[in-house]
Amino acid sequence: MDDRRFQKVAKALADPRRFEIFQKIATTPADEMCCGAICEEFPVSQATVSHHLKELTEAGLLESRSEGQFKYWSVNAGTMNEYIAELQNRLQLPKAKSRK
Amino acid sequence: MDDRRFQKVAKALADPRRFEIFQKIATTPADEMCCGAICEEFPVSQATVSHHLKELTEAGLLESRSEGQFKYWSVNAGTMNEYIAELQNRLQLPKAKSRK
DNA sequence: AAGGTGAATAGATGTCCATCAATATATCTA
DNA sequence: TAGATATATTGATGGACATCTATTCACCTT
Repeated sequence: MDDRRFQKVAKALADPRRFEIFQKIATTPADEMCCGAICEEFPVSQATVSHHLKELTEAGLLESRSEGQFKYWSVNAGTMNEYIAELQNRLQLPKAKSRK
Repeated sequence: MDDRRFQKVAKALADPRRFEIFQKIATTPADEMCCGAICEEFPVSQATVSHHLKELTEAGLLESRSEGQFKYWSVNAGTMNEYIAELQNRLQLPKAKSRK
């Protein structure tokens, strides 16, 4: 993972509302959500949600598929795993036992 | 890890210069660095370095010990591991194979 | 074709914060 | 005690960005 991507992911995760949106998509049973459904979950405008989805996508954390008028967003888990691995590598963290 | 701490860590890692400083401390052979030594590594003022050290400390990512005029900073690896575990938990990431 | 709905974009605004120079504080040394 | 060195703090500033409203774009339905 190159520097630019690494920093984009870090920034994308750093805004509280944006992380909440990401987490909501990550944990929704259907594994994907459309913009409208996300808007219902948070007290922010549709424009703001759309902006956050764009940032998360540019960071490689989200993917989308279009279906008619709708656009469905889902998590790209690979990027998150790469980011975590990159953190561990760059900081030379001894591999920690995973906690339950 | 509570929400406040989680967000503080995310923000602390999101600034490129601040992460570089953190990484430098994390990977220095002596496991600790003083402010002056860090200043020599980066083209920023001593005030800025001191500011970043404060932010990283408030996030729980750094610890320090004083020795005379000097203050030595080192990484609190526990916080980083907790942060990573928290990411995996909150996003329900399937445990990925660790890469070499 | 026309109206309706979902999402993206444009432009404006207020806030946060990285950065700096200057100063203060603390410790050491002569 | 006086100067020197190391770090912290203060106050100011410029830029980044989260957020909004308004508008545009895309697709659907009748």
